[in-house]
Amino acid sequence: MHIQLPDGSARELEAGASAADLALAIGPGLAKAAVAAKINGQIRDLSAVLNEGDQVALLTKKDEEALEVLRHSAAHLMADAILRVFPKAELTIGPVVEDGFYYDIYMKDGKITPDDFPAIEKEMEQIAKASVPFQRCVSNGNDEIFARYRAIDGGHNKFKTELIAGIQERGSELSFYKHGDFIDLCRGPHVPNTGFLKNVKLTKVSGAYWRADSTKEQLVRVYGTAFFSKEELKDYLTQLEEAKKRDHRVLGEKLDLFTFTEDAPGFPFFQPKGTLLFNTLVGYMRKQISRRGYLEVKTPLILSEELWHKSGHYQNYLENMFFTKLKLRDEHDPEQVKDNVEEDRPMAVKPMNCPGHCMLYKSHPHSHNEFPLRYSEMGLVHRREMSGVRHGLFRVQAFTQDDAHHFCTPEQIGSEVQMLIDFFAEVYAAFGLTDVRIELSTRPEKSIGSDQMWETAESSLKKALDEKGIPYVVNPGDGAFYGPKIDFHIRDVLKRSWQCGTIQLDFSMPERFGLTYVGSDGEKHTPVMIHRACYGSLERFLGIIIENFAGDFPLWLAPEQVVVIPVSEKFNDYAVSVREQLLDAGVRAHANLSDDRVGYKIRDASLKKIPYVVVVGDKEQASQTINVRNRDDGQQLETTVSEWVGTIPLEPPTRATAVAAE
RNA sequence: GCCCUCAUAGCUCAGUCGGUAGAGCGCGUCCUUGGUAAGGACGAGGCCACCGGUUCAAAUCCGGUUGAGGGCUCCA
Repeated sequence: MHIQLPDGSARELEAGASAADLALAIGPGLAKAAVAAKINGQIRDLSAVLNEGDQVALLTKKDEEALEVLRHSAAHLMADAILRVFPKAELTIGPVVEDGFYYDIYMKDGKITPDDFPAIEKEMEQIAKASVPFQRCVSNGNDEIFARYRAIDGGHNKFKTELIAGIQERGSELSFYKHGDFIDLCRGPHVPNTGFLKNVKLTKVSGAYWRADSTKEQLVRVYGTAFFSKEELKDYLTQLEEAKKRDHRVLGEKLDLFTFTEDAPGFPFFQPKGTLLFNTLVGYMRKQISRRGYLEVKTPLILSEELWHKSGHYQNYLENMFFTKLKLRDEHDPEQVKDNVEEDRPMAVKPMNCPGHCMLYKSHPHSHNEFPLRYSEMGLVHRREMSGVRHGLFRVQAFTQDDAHHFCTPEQIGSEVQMLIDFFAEVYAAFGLTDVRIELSTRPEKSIGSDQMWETAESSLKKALDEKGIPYVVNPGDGAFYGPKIDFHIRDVLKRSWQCGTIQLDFSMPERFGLTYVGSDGEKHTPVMIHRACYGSLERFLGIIIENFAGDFPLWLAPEQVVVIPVSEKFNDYAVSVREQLLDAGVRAHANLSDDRVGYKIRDASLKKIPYVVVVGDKEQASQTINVRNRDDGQQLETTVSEWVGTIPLEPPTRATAVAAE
């Protein structure tokens, strides 16, 4: 039998030989190192039997794909161990995820907590030590292997029943993997034996719903990770520790950027430095939008409830909106307060800016000659979030959107969307954000508008993306209730993905609000509305860049750019005058006149991640110069204020410099 | 909303068997006046998140509430 290898060479094997036999034929070293095989592009067990002409690549621990196989096997190992510790547990599914694997387990009465990890890990260790082989078996759903599979966790596991029914409905094969006495429904592949699974660690436990449906049973999800070597496992764990130090909540505290209080959960309070940073983001965006012909507007925070009925938000997001309630003192007893029902016209705090922009649009007649008309607003919106979803600056209950609405003709959609894609790319590049994932989300179940409208909207977004030739993924059913959207997702330091930018097409709100424009034909038409935000939420974006820069902001973003340190009290006056010169040159500078020593002040500036330290003493005062110390490399430079400020990058990167830096 | 974990000084954290609190950093005052990552002394800070229970006695044990952390679900 003729087998093709990846390097172009071929091997002759006897009929019926497996991938493991191939490895052995190539060499004993490879036979030992092989984890799985890629046969004609498909990852299979090493025990898989080969056929004439197969293309075979043997996977060893160096291959990314082999790590997934290892982790999948580790999930089986963990399920086995959990059944040993908790005989009443019922198994469901256990897939591989980005950094490891998990297994969802139904615990009828009882729970699994991190306190149970040592016991489970001990069982896992023992099974790994025994080096039991993983064996694949196929069942007809009514044989011994099937019976043993059902029996392993009590025989009445309804989740297994559901899984099997699903597989049989699809007409797929029922395949199982067994190691020792443990059997699990599984497509495979797996490592040859449990001996590969010595570097496994349980990481966390959480709740999850069966079939990801919150109306269904709550399962216990136990997470773990696995590596081929002890070192890799250790490296991963230290990496995780390092990542936690970059967490924007940790840095927000350390760098004194923002804070939270129990009295306002999910409502960030920005400290002076955080406010500076926030305002720098706003300033940068204002430049971007004015260059692109946007018109900045301001609309009220509170609008009548009626308006939200009209927009459709009330029906769709009632639970997530804040409403006002007027109060009244009792005439005779001022201590008694009751709701002022008579005069209370129901009002709601805006969760979005679009109805406000529609009101502005409506206040004038419009012509196609004004189009595309782009209203923008740094709009503060409030959204009541379910408990358990708030997360630092990433998920708050009040946030500022760099929001805008483009009113245009249907013909202008393509060019508007393409302009936006370029626009957003430029902004993300300016902040050094390279890992941006683009998603196209289509019509959800809960939606308004006609089929035809949705079809047109979805295809025009898709067309714009395709014409740009940028990679994206489609998220079926994930669109807004009024239209499909393109989302820009950025990952945090713990690799969690957050939506930042968004471009949403909307044919229905203009209609609901009766918006019109006069076309070239002299007739009235309904405009198309494009909702868009680039940062998305200023708060969230701020969190993202804090983590991206690990708090070491580039000069133009740094809330404190320079601290001036006199060598001793004698030079305080000179330090103050240097600071003033810097302020005049547009540099955010402070002078540290405390009686601490220079070394201490340098350390302090360094911990605050201030980009430059200027030290002045006898020498500098005499020659009217400054000594500049760079945060990044500690290099010192003897210069004058006027000369130095011309050389430092006080301005954000432009399109050209951002592209060059990439 | 759901599952698990957690809550002690501004911050990071100790606090043993239940006997009403401790460190470092920071902060204040004083001494020190110094050349590139921590000079020294003294001092002020706590209703141990909140509400209830058990107990002679609760930071400590038990319930609940609120908030936070990790996930799930959700995210216009």
